[in-house]
Amino acid sequence: MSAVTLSQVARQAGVSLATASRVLNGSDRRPAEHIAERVRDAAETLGYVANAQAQALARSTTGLVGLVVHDIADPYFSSIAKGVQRRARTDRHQLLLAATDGTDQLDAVAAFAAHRTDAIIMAGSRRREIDPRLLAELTRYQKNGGRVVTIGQAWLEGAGSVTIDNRGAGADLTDMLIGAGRTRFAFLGGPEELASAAERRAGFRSALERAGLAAEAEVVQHFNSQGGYEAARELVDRLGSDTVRGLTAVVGNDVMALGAIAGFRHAGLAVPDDLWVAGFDDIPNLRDFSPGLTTVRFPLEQIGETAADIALSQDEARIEHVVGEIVRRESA
Amino acid sequence: MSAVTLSQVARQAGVSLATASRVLNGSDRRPAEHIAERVRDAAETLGYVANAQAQALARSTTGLVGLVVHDIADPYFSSIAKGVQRRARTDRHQLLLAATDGTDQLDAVAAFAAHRTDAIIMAGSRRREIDPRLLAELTRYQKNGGRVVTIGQAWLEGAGSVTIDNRGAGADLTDMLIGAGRTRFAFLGGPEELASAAERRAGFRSALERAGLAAEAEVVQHFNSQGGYEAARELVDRLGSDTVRGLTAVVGNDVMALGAIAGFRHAGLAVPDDLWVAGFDDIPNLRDFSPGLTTVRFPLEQIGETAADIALSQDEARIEHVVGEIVRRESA
DNA sequence: AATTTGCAGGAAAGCGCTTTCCACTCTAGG
DNA sequence: CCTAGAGTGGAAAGCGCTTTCCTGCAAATT
Repeated sequence: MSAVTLSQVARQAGVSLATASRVLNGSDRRPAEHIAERVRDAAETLGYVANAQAQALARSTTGLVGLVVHDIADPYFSSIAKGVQRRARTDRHQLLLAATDGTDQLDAVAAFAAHRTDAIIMAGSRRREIDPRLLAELTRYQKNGGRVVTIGQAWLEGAGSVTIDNRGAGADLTDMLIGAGRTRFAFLGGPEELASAAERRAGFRSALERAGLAAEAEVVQHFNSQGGYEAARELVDRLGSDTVRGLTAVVGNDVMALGAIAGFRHAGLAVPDDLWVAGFDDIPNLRDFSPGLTTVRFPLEQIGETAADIALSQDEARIEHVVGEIVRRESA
Repeated sequence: MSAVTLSQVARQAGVSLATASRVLNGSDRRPAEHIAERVRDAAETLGYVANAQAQALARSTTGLVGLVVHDIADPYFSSIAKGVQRRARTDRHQLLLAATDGTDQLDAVAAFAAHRTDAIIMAGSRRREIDPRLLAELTRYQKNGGRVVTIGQAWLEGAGSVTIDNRGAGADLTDMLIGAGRTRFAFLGGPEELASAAERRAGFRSALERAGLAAEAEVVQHFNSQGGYEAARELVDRLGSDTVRGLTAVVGNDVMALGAIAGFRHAGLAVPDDLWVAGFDDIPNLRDFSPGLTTVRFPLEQIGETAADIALSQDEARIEHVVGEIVRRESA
């Protein structure tokens, strides 16, 4: 990675390093136009590309923002990533992406800290119990002047956040379904140690309780499509096909819900003819599904944009709250 | 972004900068264990995090790999990104991601070049006519020692590549369908200036020609779900519902195909009862769809991994060829 | 015992920039 | 006509590391 350096450009243009820097890489001091032109010409003919690493070192700011997700192939996260990327670009920032599979968030954060990203956005579903080492790492990062933004809940002191009303979403969705006359419910969800999963379920439960109802089953599975599929099969196994008929399955997220619908289908149960299914998030690929999935929409791309906006803003770390919006379709 | 520096650690440990560096940040020279321990202790208590920018400058290698995609929210690209990320991590490399919306690939490459990424992987669907400035930028990048890997076709001299047999996929899929007795075909595809779209279509045409058949229609739309939807509607508008019945629609990619199925459904046509649809790629979210989409599978994550592998390898730039595999499901 | 060898840690020279001073010229003001 | 002030370009000091030498010492060799 050797390349043309600024001093080569300066020499070619017959000016000092300082002048060349001022002309090429922005400064409040603008050298005289006839000089500037010489420098630009030299840069052009030599093919100069500023070394961002060196600039970062000298300026002590990198123009990098780090995004930590669970799984970039999950539409939930890739939608958020799209929003983050878009916002970052308008600030001429580059996106450093880490997909952690949920385990090695610590490594990812450490790497970002090492790269001195200007901000870190944590979109990976937070665990109920946060790894104290992760907390320590992030806190140190903040102490050194880095900005942290968490998506989901505001679980880090001093960090910005886009909080997502998971509990409310769970409750509202369930209320709506109860209002539509449903009385028999099951919940298919992700592992309890994921905060978002737990909260959605808590909302579900509270709505049921308020209506004097109780869930006929709650099953826990992986937070992905395969998990949804398994969850549906498990439900049928446990309750029997006949009992499952007429049930309203509230499923932890859309990705799982789609898997669950497939699972029910393979068990010979059709949605919405035999039972109903509703999800959360309104991921973009829902648009092609039939039956249309009833869900609680969260504007994922926009959430990403907002997170990036908070991350890149110079002001104090903001916290923005996002409330879901029920989207009623055919599935429930 | 001020933080503990190596010289602070060195001072605290009572050793020289050189020694501290050797202990902490890897070197072929291992200082004595009792010294190393002192250094590690000092680093630990001070909370030292190496500055990757400074290391990059000194080592002239950044541990960064850049990935350029069209749209990170498209499952095709996010699957590839997942593979790239996985492979990059095993080499302790970080992923710099740029989503270009197809237009500003040049900006992305320039930014990566500025950040001195060790490699650039171009996964953005290549245009038929490559912007000469993009070519120049990439060539310069290569000249400076950067490795470029293109996904799709090997369109850059000296670059590595994971080439995808789009033409073969188009032909094989069509051959298979002809072999299954289909005679009436339509092609719904992306814009002709996208190389992959053009090649798939070319394969489709040649297979038809070989069988003495001709497409009843070819429609061009955006290379996304919405485009697929529109394409289906357009086809029905142009040919009329009755003519569309019994057609086999080969669709440029899975994302479009799913959109097309939705489009047909909204036009009152069911797949596979009224007509058939087949796609390309075997994107992961296909697993939840019903009817199962017949498609040509390309192992997207693995393609990403291979691309990263070529990118990070020290040897000469390899070119790996990937041939699709037909996956027959209910839709065609 | 005298020499070589081998290896340790340290000094210092970069890596490619930005930015603070500094010396200088030119204009405006008295 | 002299001086303060404004503005210009340049020298040089970092930014935080890595790595090449260099020096010094102990062990190995004759």
